[in-house]
Amino acid sequence: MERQLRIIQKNTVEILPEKELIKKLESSLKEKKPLRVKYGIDPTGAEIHLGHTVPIRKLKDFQNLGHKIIFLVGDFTATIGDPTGRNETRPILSQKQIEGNLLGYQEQIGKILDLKKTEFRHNSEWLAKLKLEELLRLASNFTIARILERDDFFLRYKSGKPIFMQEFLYPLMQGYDSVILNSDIEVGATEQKFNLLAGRTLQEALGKEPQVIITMPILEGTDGIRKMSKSFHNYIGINEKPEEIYGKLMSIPDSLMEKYFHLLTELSEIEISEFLKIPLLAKKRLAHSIVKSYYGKERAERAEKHFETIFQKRKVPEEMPVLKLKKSDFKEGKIWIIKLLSLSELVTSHSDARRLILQKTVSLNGEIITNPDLEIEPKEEAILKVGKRRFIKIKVK
RNA sequence: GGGUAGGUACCGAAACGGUUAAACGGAGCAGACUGUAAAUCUGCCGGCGAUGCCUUUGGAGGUUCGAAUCCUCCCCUGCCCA
Repeated sequence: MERQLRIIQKNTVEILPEKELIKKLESSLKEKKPLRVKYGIDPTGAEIHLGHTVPIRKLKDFQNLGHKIIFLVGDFTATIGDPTGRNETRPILSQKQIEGNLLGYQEQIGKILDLKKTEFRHNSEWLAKLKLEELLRLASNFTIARILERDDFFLRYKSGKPIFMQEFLYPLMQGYDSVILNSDIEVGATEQKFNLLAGRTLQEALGKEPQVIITMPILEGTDGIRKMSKSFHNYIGINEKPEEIYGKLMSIPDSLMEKYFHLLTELSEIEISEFLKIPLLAKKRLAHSIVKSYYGKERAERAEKHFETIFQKRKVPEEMPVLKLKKSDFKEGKIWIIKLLSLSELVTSHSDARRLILQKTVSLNGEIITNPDLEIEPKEEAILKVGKRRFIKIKVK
């Protein structure tokens, strides 16, 4: 019991109310009945990133302690868009987009949780059938003033930004999920606090035992300022290539290292404080450790080597994508450098290619190209480099 | 429904008849530097085989030699009144 509590408390921001958690743990132990721990995700993006893994790792703790994880995919609510953490309305996703995003979720989550012991549910199962009458009954448990208490609503309201009715209903629906799922505990990031509490309100109103809520810290993204999110382009997806994950982790501000260690690795206090004495080493350990947890030791080592080769030694990596050129790509045996760059997808447009050439960042076999009108004679194999981290091997058929 | 203020590039935000692909900030990209893809400094940041051409300031029309800027209608948002 004491041990369970200590594990659960680690890294959390708040447990509300803690007394109820203790009570629930006690009766769970006595009756040998696992607690139902809910976690919901908005399938708006197909990728799980390290920010999501913070609460998911907490679920792992619960799973290890023998409790039941209920992983809720908010497919229905995603069609509405949770306003959390955004100061604007989220685009409404189509059912098709959501279905597309669902694919691959389990696979990614399986890297952390034991899927066999995890119950996956979709909230369209009950929300799609909810009658207006029932919705009204649920809505009568909240007042506008209370919903408006929510930080992001309040800020938006104050600054004159639109809030739509369906957004107002979001916490309600999330709370209703808890009613249906009979959750004992719901885990979420701190920004979810209001929604999590709505679950308590509704469970109580409908004569059920209210869930305990556990909030987890929000992980800042690679910019070190804003929370990790796809829309801020500061995220590290767990499905990204090991080299990418490693590199992105190396780019986080030093000040964030300690937090990342605590929230994303298994390393102990002592180990962490020891590592932090030497910043570069610490960051490499961090990157290595995280890559390893998703891809294994071998890939982590390869990613580390890749980083050292490119950024520390400034050399060309061993492996890189290959572009095969066909005869039809050539004109009189030659190919225009800008066309080549465009075919390689190392640039976003011809103008982009031209700019990069003029900035002297494009090289072919180590030779810097300065003339954007250059026509290249085909060789059998060549290495095209843009900037210091974009490479492609060119092969002529 | 009435009144009023607005809608500018990825985001925020100037310009309010012409020297404007549109100030400035952030994001992004590149370079220098560095233990680092950090910090800092510098350059770039609509498209096009390009000293020129094409498409852009919610949408559709119109006025004008010339429109993000003026007019008409429509769409969207804030606030106030009902």
